[in-house]
Formats: sequence, C-alpha cells, structure tokens
Amino acid sequence: MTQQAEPGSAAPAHHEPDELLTIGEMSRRTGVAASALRFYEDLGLIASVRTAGNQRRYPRHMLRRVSLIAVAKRLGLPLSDVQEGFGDVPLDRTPSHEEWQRASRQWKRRLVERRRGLERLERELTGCIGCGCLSMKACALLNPDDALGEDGAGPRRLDPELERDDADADRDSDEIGARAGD
Amino acid sequence: MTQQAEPGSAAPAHHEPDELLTIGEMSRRTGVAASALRFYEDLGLIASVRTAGNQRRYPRHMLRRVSLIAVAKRLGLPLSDVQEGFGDVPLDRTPSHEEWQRASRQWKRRLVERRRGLERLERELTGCIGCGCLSMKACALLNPDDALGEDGAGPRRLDPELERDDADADRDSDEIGARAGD
DNA sequence: GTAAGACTTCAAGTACGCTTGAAGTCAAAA
DNA sequence: TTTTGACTTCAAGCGTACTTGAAGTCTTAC
Repeated sequence: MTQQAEPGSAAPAHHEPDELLTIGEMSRRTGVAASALRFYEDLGLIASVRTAGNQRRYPRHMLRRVSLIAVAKRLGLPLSDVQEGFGDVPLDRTPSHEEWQRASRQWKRRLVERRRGLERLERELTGCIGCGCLSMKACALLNPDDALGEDGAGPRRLDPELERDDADADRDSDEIGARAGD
Repeated sequence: MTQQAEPGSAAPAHHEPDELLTIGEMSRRTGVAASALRFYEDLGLIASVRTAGNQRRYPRHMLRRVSLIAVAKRLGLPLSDVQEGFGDVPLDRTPSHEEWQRASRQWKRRLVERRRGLERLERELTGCIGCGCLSMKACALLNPDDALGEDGAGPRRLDPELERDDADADRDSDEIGARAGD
C-alpha cells in the first residue's frame, strides 16, 4: 500500500507477467468504477502500490479479487461478507493455491447457505403456492417438483429448518389452507 | 388503506378466520420491526385498514406477504424487485390461487437467475480455484462437480454466458494459470 | 375513570455502497 | 516543453432500507 512502483511502468498496451495496471485499466477490465475501486481500497478489500507521483498501480492478481467482489455484489452479498470471505488471502502478493483454497471453502459455505435459501423460496412459491395449499407446513408433505425438475435438481423434502424459519407465518396459514380446500 | 375496521376488533388472543392483526402482532409474528412494516406500507408493499382511532389493522393474508418480503430481503433482493415480483397480487383482499401462481412464476424466474449466479460463483471457487487452474476459461472444460453433487444437482458444463460475464478478468488470468502450471 | 402500554405522524439520523465535484497533480505524447 | 487526459484527495451528496425520537392519541385493563 505504501510500497512504490517504478515510475516508468504506467500503461503500455501489451502485457507482461508482473505488469502493473492503472486504476483506469482495472476499471475497464473489471467493469467496476474507479471510484468504487478507491472505495474498496479504503475498506481494505483490495490494495495497490503507488508510483513516485502517488498514483495507484495494481498487480494483476488484484483483477481476480475485484471480479470476485463484483460477482458477490451482484448476488447481494454485503462487502463485509466478501471481506471475511477473503480471509487470509494476501493483498501484497499473488496468493498461493492453498491460500485461495482455504478462502474458497469459506465462501462456499456462505454461498451454499444462500443458495439453499433461494431454493426454499422457489419451493415455497412454485411448490406450495402452485399446489394450492399455501401452507408450507402442509406442503412439506406434498413435496412438489415440477419447477425444480427443470433445473436438474431432484425433488426434496423441506428441511425442518424451514419449519422453524417461517413458523411465524405458518401459524396462521391454516386459514388460507382452509379456503384452498373449497 | 382508507377503509375502516370495527373499533372493537383489536387484539384478542385466540384467532378467527378474518381477525385483524395490530402492527405489534404482525411484527412479533413475522419478526419484522413495526417501523419496517410502516415503511413497507409507505412503499405500497403491504396495506392495512384503519380503526376509528386511526390505528393499523392487518388482514391475515398480509402475514404471507410480509414473510415473503423478509425472506427475499434475507436473500439480498432489493425491495423494488419484491414489489415487481408481487405483480398483480391484490393488497385489499386475500389473493386467489391464480393470482399467487401468476406472481410466483415471476419470482421463480428471478430466483432461478440468482441461484444460477451463486452456482457459478461456487463453481469458480471450488472448481476452478480448487483444481488449481484459476482460469475460468480453462475450467469450463474441467467441469468439476464435487460440491454440486452434495446438493443433488448434476454436474454441468459452464454456460457460454459465464465466458461473457467474466471475460474481463479472464483476459489476464493466463498469467495466473501459467504460475499454476508449476 | 384512569393509568399503562401500544399506537400515531413526522422529522431526523444511521449504515451501506457508492457517485459527483472541486481543486489540484502526474504521465505520456506531440 | 506543453498539452491533454488520467490521476489524486477530500468533502459532500445520493439511493436504499430502515431506526430513533418527540409529541401526542388510542385501547385495554383495572
């Protein structure tokens, strides 16, 4: 962060292994605004070295980091989660495989969790509403799979977790379920 | 919204089919703060009738709506998406099955899209980083499925879409890929 | 009837994730 | 050398999604 880059190595067209990128190049290549990159740097999500003239230069491995931030953001993960997810992946050098792997396992857990949430919501909507009962408790038994099938995921029983998560709404959905019985 | 509820029907303990709920009861049952419920009402995401004394009373079917908002929020969907997702599901009466079904199909599309994004990120992390190549382009051929398998989804080739989406970062990942080849 | 607690509105404040603008500096090309 | 565009910091502003607080009203229970 307070290291210094060679002043002359600014922005050539061809690329060599340890060429440094300007903030503009990073922005163009990742699709992330320069102002956002500065913001991420303030947060410590990414880092840069500085030229003698105090301009940022990014090592190439920072591209991957920024891309991951962008994807995660698109998926609605807060930056604090992204930060945590990076764990001990180093900022000051190209991360090793082991370092990426350790981090990736953390991310995975978070992502699987979130994806499961999405799947639950999908099931609630296509399954429980689709079948007409509108009560998730009842639907846990019906176990619909019309929509899940189209994605290659097999039919599944709802988790006990779901019962807990949305129990508040369910305590009352019997009213709706009764109307559905007409 | 400007309808009026019977003044005497405030907050009994047992529940009848068309009993109305106070904002406090809604809050307790859905886990959503009363201030948030007022906010959602301002946005038109939910609606209430008023007592003679101007207090909110919620019909029971609003519980489901609020629960869906809460789940969607937990999954990082913006309220504007939630709003759109509700489409023509009516606020002023218990929605019919067809109305919920129409809306659910809209939601589904959004959710599937988002879930696919998560799966892509998972693949990138466990597949491409896990296997050591660190280049998504190369990994499209390797097609890892260790993590996908645990969720019952079959192994899949990466979409051409992925290539497009993250092409920016990939243009440079050959550098990383080269180091990975050691 | 009265007291307690739940409710009302409205305005302001907060946290996140940035963008915009001003004023000035740096780097590369002509 | 000069010009142009890309860069710098810092401060303020913005959109989303609320929370908090003040001042007052309603409902319920006693």
